[in-house]
Amino acid sequence: MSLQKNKILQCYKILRSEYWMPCEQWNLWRKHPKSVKEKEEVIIGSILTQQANWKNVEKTMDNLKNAGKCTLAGIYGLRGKNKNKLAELIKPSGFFNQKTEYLLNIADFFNKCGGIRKAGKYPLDKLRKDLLSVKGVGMETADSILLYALEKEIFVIDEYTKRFVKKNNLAEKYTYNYLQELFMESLPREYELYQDYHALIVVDGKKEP
DNA sequence: CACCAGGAATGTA
DNA sequence: TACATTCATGGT
Repeated sequence: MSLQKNKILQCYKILRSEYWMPCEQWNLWRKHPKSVKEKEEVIIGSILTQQANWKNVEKTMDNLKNAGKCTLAGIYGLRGKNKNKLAELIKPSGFFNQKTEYLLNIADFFNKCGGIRKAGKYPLDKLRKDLLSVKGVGMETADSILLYALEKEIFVIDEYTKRFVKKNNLAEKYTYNYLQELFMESLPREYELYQDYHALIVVDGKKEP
């Protein structure tokens, strides 16, 4: 088992040397530390990227910024009768009706927490559980928010990660929780490292099948 | 006109 | 608990 852990760390080093340049478009997500505004943008982005390609997500982010609504408070202000306006703004990233609800759910959630700063002070396991109870937030989105926005030490598992693990023969099981534990036990508990590794896996995964 | 895109929710064994 | 199926849209 410790053999596989070493491989996981080795694979990171290889990726990092292979992609020594900062990966474009992951600049904001991998940036640290982030301002509150930037963190909120990442939270919003984590919902918008669900089943959407990044180009279209960027169009949506631009729409929101130009409208001055690329903040949780901005989103929250578009609840109720203004919902259709939010839907219109996020249209380029697809599934806009569904994502409108999801964004409002998230905005409402952090609102009830008293903002992302206070939310960040919750015990990590409780915060994760609470996030997962928000409709529209599954494990991947919850962990993306925790890792990239709230800068918590938690590894994100997605399809790219699973493919990466298979391709490099890093495990036999490919369930979310198993892989998450495996990565976290194999690496130093540093959110910067987790961010960088996951971003590299995605960048690498997009290059070839 | 298919098929993809940086999932989630729901159903089933 | 762990897979399998369904859902929901713009872009290419």
